[in-house]
Amino acid sequence: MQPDDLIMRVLPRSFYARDTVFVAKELLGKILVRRTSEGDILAKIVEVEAYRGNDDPASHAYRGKTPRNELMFGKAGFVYVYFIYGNYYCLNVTTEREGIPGAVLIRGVEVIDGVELAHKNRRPSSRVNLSNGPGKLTQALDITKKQNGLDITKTKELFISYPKINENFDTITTRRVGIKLGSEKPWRFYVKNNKHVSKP
DNA sequence: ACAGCGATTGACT
DNA sequence: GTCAATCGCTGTA
Repeated sequence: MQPDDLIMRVLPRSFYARDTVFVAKELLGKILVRRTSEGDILAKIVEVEAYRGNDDPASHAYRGKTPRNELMFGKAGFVYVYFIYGNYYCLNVTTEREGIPGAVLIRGVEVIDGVELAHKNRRPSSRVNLSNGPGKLTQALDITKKQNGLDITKTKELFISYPKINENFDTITTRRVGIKLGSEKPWRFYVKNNKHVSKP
């Protein structure tokens, strides 16, 4: 890490407190930072999905507030981690104004610093298998339920910042992956031609 | 109290 | 391409 890398412009709460689908798209290209006692991992967000409320049958928030999904109904800019298939954690960030449910699922990242630590955390079969999926990237970045409920605009252990240099990229829009109801909605976005996307 | 299942992954044909 | 693993959450009772 160069000293310059420590000066990062963290996304403010106002970034997240907007329409979930818009926020999802805007998160592409931003830098997810994981800071642990073992070291830091920096990863570019390359694939996301938007999940909303009662207009979205695929969303955890579709049937109203429950103990698991209550963060989706709270303030924007909080970490929502859920456990799935008895094995994996999925990382989301909450969106919309307080009281309106919404979250963005991070489905793929490109690790740009701390690659060695990320490999140690997950031990992938290959470099491309390190973080090209929602369950994979949480393993690589050591994200579990312990991070559930963190304020992603304030915590030092997990936050998202603007990239130092904005690179141009094309955004591909598709249907969301792995759901039944609501699969017709075009709410998945990824960086065109990036290798660290779960499904092209 | 409990049956059913999931915003996934890895192993295998 | 198919399919099992695995367990916390949710809906129903």
